[in-house]
Amino acid sequence: MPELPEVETVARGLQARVAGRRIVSVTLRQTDFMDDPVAIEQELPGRTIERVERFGKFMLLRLTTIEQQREKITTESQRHREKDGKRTELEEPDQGRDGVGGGSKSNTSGENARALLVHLGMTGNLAPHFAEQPVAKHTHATFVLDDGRELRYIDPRRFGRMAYLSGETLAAELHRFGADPLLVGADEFAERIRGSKARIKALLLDQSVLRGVGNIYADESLWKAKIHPAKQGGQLKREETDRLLAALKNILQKAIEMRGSSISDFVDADGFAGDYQQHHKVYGRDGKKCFRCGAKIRWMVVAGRSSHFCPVCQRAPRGMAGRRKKTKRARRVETSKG
DNA sequence: CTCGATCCCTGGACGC
DNA sequence: TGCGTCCAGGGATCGA
Repeated sequence: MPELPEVETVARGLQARVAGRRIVSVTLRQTDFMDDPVAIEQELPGRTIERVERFGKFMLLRLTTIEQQREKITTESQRHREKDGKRTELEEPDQGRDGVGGGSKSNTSGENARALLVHLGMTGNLAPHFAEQPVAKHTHATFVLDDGRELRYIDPRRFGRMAYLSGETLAAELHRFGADPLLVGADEFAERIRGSKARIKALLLDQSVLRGVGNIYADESLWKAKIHPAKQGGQLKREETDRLLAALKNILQKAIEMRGSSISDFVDADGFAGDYQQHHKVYGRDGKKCFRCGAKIRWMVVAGRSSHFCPVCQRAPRGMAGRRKKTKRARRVETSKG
């Protein structure tokens, strides 16, 4: 399940594999998870993938503008002609402008920015394939590249999202999200957490507070920081938010180093699984012993998500003791009895 | 503002 | 073996 470290892993892989390649054509199959499939079909062909970045749980495939694409083609044909000894003044290199491969700020932001946003959801996979490789079931988008390979988006559950956005629309979309947990400072983090009555687990998962944290890394960082998931953000002391942020950064960085967690079927752009799931301390360990104190790891629903925690290390907030939340299953059992 | 509930979707696990 | 049911998850949305 791709969260920040998994998306970072995929984005790095794609940056290495497909950055600089031009999209020749686009084929879409099921499009119900795309914002505007027609825009994707019409706007992508002819553009070059300049760079692949992670933004929260999104991948951003930065694309050239049509103007830049023209310059690029002109430069290429110019290079060919120079080789042939033919050269015209019309094709003098334009030093003053940001061309492709020139200034890094060329089209990454501002009015001319263009990008394909890809959210992998639960089961999404975006990776280059050789054209002769069989097309997997649930392949919903195929981007043919100028070297003959195909960038394919495969997503059985279609919980992902794909959108082609540009200019102010792109800026507005990115603006909806909170700080990157790897970059946010302790003051800003404390401010965002402590000013809220929502539970800390909900805050960690709220993409408008922090972008990129999902269920696994929320649980793991809360365990490491010894904070109960149901504690209100506003109840946390400054010392606790500091501890939590340090835990979060530490865990996310380690997970990135290990190329993410492969829980169900996550693989990166090269088809490799991650290794971090072997280092999970609480996630998926309900009923097993806490690595720190030996108590049994417990499971409960917090903020609508399954949450794993140590009842001893992560003390329940006041007023919660003895009143366990009923799970869906417990409720169903009750109803069926009555 | 914050909550839970509900929907989306499919494959895998599990029970009978 | 085969069928039904439940469940996972992120995010949007809605009503309380």
